[in-house]
Amino acid sequence: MKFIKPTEAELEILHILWANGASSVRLVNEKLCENREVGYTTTLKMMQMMYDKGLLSRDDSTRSHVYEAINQQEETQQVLLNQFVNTAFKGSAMQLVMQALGNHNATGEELEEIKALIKQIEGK
Amino acid sequence: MKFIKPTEAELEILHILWANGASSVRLVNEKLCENREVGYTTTLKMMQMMYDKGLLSRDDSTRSHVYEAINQQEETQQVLLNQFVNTAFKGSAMQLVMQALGNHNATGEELEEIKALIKQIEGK
DNA sequence: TAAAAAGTACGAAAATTATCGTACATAAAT
DNA sequence: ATTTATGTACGATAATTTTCGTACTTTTTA
Repeated sequence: MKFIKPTEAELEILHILWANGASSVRLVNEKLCENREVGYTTTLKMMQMMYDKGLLSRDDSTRSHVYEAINQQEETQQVLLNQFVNTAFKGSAMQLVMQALGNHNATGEELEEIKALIKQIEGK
Repeated sequence: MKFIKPTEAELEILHILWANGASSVRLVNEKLCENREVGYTTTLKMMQMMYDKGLLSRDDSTRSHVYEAINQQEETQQVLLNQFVNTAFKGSAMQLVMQALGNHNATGEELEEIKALIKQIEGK
């Protein structure tokens, strides 16, 4: 099964759907407008295209159609991450990890979490 | 100073220049063609645009101009990483680290390196 | 030295992505 | 029952990114 890579604008919509679950175009548009001005029909068209692409599913049994992300957040992020690692870091995921760790001041708690994960990986 | 975000095609060229240092269009084009067919003038135009944008510097004292990346690989990657964290991971760098760590089987050596970095961060 | 090779400049087409206007249908409200 | 609000569909435009053809110039080489 082929995975369709969402564009940046599409990703914005996906985040809203992941956070809120199945939603109408109206709701998604309102959330989008919290950040920047977006015409209603723009959002509608975007979501229709995402439906055509296979990024969203749709329930059109009610007048106001209800859309939902087909792929879960984690798997989508995994694909995007792989792609990003390849284009921006030439495949070196560890280099990416090092830079992300080094420059995004993590809290002590987060560091503990990461250490736990490392321990788990080493344990295998 | 404003940082210009390179597009994906531009990033490909930047990687070649980072790896090989200052280079002619011909050389860059040859490297590009190792992966996929790219016309010479396509590469030329790309690099000229990157020069105009301020991504590359150029020595045109010789007939065959020599281009070089203006920004170092690390700082460019840092900017791209920040952007990517924001769009794909909604700003959660740690979530990204966890996913990258979990899914890109690291070697023991790499894990040691990361642990050292964590220790260093904690030390501050 | 004339032809071929290798270079730059640049306009423009092609492809992709994002935005919106307009037409039309249905539901709600007055 | 009209008017107003809310919804979908969809063509068209704008913006961005990628690709290349053509014109012209300078070296190289046969």
